[in-house]
Amino acid sequence: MEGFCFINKKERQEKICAIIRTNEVRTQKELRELLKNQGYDITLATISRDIQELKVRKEYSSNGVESYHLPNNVTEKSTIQKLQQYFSEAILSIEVSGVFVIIRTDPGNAKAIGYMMDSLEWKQLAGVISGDDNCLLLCKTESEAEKVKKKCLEIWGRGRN
Amino acid sequence: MEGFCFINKKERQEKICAIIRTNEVRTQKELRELLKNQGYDITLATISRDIQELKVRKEYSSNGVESYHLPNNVTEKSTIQKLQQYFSEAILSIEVSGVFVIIRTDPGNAKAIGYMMDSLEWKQLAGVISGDDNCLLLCKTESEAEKVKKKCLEIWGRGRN
DNA sequence: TATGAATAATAATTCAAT
DNA sequence: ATTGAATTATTATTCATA
Repeated sequence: MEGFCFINKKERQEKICAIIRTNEVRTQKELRELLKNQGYDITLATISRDIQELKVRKEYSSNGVESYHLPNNVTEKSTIQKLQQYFSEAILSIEVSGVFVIIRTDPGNAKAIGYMMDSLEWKQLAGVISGDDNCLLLCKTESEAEKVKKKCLEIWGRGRN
Repeated sequence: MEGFCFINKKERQEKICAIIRTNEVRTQKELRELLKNQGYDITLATISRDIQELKVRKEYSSNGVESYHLPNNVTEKSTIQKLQQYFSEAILSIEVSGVFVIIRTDPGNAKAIGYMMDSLEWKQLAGVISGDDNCLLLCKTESEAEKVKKKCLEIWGRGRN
């Protein structure tokens, strides 16, 4: 009678993920407040259960603050999106040379991009070396290198939309 | 008057780390019991504070059970030991070719070794590429490659003792 | 500063209802 | 099966003491 929004379990858990992704949520009570702000009045009992089902856990952020974080397998879902973001902001060129694909980046950005490329686990990628301003993607054959370049260009293109 | 063992903070925290490393500790109360078994009677208040200082956190183990885990930087202390173990069990040869050091391994072992090599953060190592049965360590100069080979051989030698 | 006892805060569970 | 209210369990903090 009092709440404005009805919500089922699936939706609710998605909301919770979204909130955790974008806020530094330190307690379940805090999470409850944030949900309430969006019109969802949910008891702490339910939130506690959702937290467990989603395998959300408290971790230390880089700033040392302890807050709830999504488990890695959920975070990974957005790797492509992060990559698009990075590509659009930091990539200067993508070129092929033999079995290598060379990605030139703004200084300091290559390691992060290399790390994400690696985490994509593309089967064509035998290995990734990252320096300060470039990544070397090693493929087993030249045609695979061409394919990897193409896939990278696609992500790059999408990121710039 | 009642306890058998006196212990200072540093010792106590080391004990706690050791226990957490080797047991599936699910609560601080459980940890307290384990400490008591070893003759250390410590209040939960102190344990709670130690847990925080050590940045020990609850995480999910591979079996899905939630238990206390040491932070990564502490775990890393034993990287060299793990590497020695791996080296002694899985490495076939270590050779230099120009700016590359090539480590041949038993099939399937190169990725893990490469990952650990990378985590050593040796300043001579510009990058690591791992396939299925070999790692390519990229150095900036040939003399650095020689140095890296030497350091690897030392670890290998130690591991085989 | 380090600690324990008491307390407060936080989170998980039980139990009842749907 | 899902949920909330009440309860219990767990963890963090306060306050006093050394």
